[in-house]
Amino acid sequence: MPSHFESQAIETKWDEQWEDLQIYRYDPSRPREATFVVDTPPPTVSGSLHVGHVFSYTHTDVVVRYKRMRGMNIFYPMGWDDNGLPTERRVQNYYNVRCDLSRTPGPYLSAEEATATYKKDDPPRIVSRPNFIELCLKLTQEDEKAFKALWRRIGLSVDWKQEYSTIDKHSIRIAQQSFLDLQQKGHVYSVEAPTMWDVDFQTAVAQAELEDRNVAGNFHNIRFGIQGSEETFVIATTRPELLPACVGVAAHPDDARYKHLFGKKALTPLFNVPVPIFPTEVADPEKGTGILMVCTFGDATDVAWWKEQKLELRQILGRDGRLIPIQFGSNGWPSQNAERANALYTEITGKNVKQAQKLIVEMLRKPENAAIGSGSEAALVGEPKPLEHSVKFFEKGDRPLEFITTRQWFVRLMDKKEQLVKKGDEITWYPDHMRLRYKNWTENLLFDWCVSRQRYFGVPFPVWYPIDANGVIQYDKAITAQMSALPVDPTIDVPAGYEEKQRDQPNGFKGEADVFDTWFTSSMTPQLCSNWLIDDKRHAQLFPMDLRPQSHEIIRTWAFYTIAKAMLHEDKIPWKQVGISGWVLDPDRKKMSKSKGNVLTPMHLLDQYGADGVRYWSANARLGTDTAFDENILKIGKRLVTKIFNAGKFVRGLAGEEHSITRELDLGFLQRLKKTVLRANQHFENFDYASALSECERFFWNDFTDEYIEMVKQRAYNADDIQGRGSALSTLRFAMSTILRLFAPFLPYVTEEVWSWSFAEKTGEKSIHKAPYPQEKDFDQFASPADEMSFQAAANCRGKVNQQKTDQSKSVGSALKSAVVVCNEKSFTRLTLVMEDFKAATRVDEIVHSLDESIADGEFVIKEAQFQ
RNA sequence: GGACGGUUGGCGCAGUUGGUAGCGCAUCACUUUGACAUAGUGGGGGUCAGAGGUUCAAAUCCUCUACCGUCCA
Repeated sequence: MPSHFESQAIETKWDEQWEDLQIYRYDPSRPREATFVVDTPPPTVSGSLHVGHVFSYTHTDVVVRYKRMRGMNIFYPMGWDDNGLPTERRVQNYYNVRCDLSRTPGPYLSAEEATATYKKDDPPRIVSRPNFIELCLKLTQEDEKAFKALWRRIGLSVDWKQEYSTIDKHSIRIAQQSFLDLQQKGHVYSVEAPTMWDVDFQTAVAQAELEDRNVAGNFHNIRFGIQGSEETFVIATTRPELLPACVGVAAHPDDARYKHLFGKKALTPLFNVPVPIFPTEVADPEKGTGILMVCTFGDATDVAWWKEQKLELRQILGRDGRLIPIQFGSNGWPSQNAERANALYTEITGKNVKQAQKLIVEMLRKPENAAIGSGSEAALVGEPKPLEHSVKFFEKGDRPLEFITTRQWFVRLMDKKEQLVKKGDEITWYPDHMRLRYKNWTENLLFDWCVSRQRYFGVPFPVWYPIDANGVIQYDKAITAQMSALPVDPTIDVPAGYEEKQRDQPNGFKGEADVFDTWFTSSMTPQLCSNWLIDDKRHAQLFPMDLRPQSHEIIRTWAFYTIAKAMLHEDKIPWKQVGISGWVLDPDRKKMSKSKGNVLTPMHLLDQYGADGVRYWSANARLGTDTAFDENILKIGKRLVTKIFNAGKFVRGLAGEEHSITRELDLGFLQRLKKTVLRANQHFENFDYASALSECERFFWNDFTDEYIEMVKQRAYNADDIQGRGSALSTLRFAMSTILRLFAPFLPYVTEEVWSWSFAEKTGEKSIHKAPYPQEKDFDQFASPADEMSFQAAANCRGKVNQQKTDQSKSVGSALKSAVVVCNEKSFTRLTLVMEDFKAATRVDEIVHSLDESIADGEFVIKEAQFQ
């Protein structure tokens, strides 16, 4: 028997054995009712390992281990979410490469080749899309290894046979099936329309990926003219650089200052473009000057007015965020002084938004650039006024989003908000208030789900477009793949009825080059696991799942999209329950983030406190609660592990025959253990593993090691009292076995280790993790104690004796000739039931009772303690 | 601006259906007792953010205020 608990060696040993024994395998032959199905969050592997990972995944594992011990057949898979921007970014930096869509597939570019010439100043090496994807796959496989090692170290009881990645062939197939199914049901459409666009990543983004940020800006007051009039007015804008894209001017319909202008045409300064002036309820007369310009496109309201008023489309921003060349005086670009307009515009062509704004403001300062007929003063009125305003960003982006007109695929959700909220209500949320976040988000949806991304490392659309005889792409006649042909890559595969040589040719076809939003695939994790539309039997066995564990910041993405997909495909909920883990905050209660540099990695904690210690820390936090990182909790966890190990050693070291449990102290103690078992189970059924843990911990530390072991010790060693010792041994062994199993979901390593010393053989359960979780009925075999409170009475009275010893600076082990116990009749009767053990434990030879009915039940006073 | 969560001894937390506060850490004193000094024993320390209300009785229900945090505009 080892003398110390060597966590690292023991962790390695059991991790290997568990895998060998295959105790975490899902058994498809068992019925659905006996199966517990978990929709494990596939971590984004290109991120770094984080204590937050360990934290939330442990929450799930604790629940899973409980369910497994309750005899459930467990489906607990692990996926890797590897496609998408984080990986692309990481690959770009790691290998110093950039993807170029136009490059044809070349020979494989090895990591060595890509990095061999890497120096900071080197320009990035341009690689083809297939080669870029190769690199992404290569790197993510490395990352997955690191994650898997962590998961195994922390003891996640995952069935590694159910491993998947969101970019493997199977996942691509399921995601493409999803698209085809949505298309058949009429839930997707493609349209060329203003879309939120990140100019750095050059891709469309969805509402769920937006982030409002407060940024500094300036209010510019700019004087406009009026066509055929000397009258002028002043608009206020934060985006003067969009002046060339101005398509209208608007004010509140009741605004007396501007009422008479509705229906007339305004003239923009610099470019002298006539634009309609129209009324709109949305304009706030209090804000700025009360009248504003509408551009292509300053923000979402501009888009709304553009649609509603059927305004012109004057796109000046290109996909890279720079101003594209345009020709005033040409079709769609009217100007009353095209020559000057073009001269001015040429100066800002090719500039980015910031540069253009600076130049435009300079131009507006010059009186000669004012709108025709608006006098001889400069169009810029006063100086720009600094302000802080909220601007929409892509959550991973660095520059504000722009609305740019592009062709994108959308999933129609705006007409289904009510049904979506209903689905959310059908799911049980832990804690319940997280449901409100879902509801809140769903009710406030503004746009359909844009699922196209102009990226590379993602799942391709199973779509081609015909090209007519004139070489025009027929976007409205999309050719979709056959279900049976999936997965397909339209940039490589050829649609039915065409040949490869017709690619990008008149009368031929064009493959869709965009990929899905990563969430389009991630929202299918239940179906990825259940082999939806591939294996009906398995799907019926696993879908809907039982539990979705996740954190709260992705309720609007992962939870929302998964619920939406399950509804659109099968009008079902994807899981019955959602458990939301909180965040690990830094010790100052701030969110951990790379930019703040306060992110903790878990490996050194595992080395220092052991996997069980780290798991203890995790399991201490209840669902939904954010937890500030506190190393103290890890210490406590490690202490608990040591204590369990030592208690195990004690019980194992006792020799002798077991006998039936007859002694009052033993029966009273078991009564308390029974209550603990009952409560632990109740807490677990509510996913309140933290309360279950503290219940078990309290019992183990107080009732078992501090009280029961101390009081039964002498009898357990006493070879002269065969019956009494036998009763003690039976109790100790039963209790130890029960306690180990109570803790097993939390502390899988130490409990397995102690279990293996004798209980594995005794029970025939090779692993504690397949042994039954303790139940109330396990106690039916025992008689009830003569008095429910006898154990407690002995413990209380022993405390009073200890107090005497402490007061006199005696050791707890010091002996007394005699002591007077003052208490009421009832209390003394209780104490009498366990008197022998009490005297042995306190080492008092003679106890004299002094009756005092004024003392409350269960209370004791010790007098006249005579030390030997 | 809207919604949600929180505010309990120095720190971290628990307090089920309302009945005059618990736990761990830390702290102080004591003790090497045949599992454990990575331990044991005992002690000190809070009236539950503030105000008002309901009630015989509120940390626990209601209202308002303050502060912290998160989500959404």
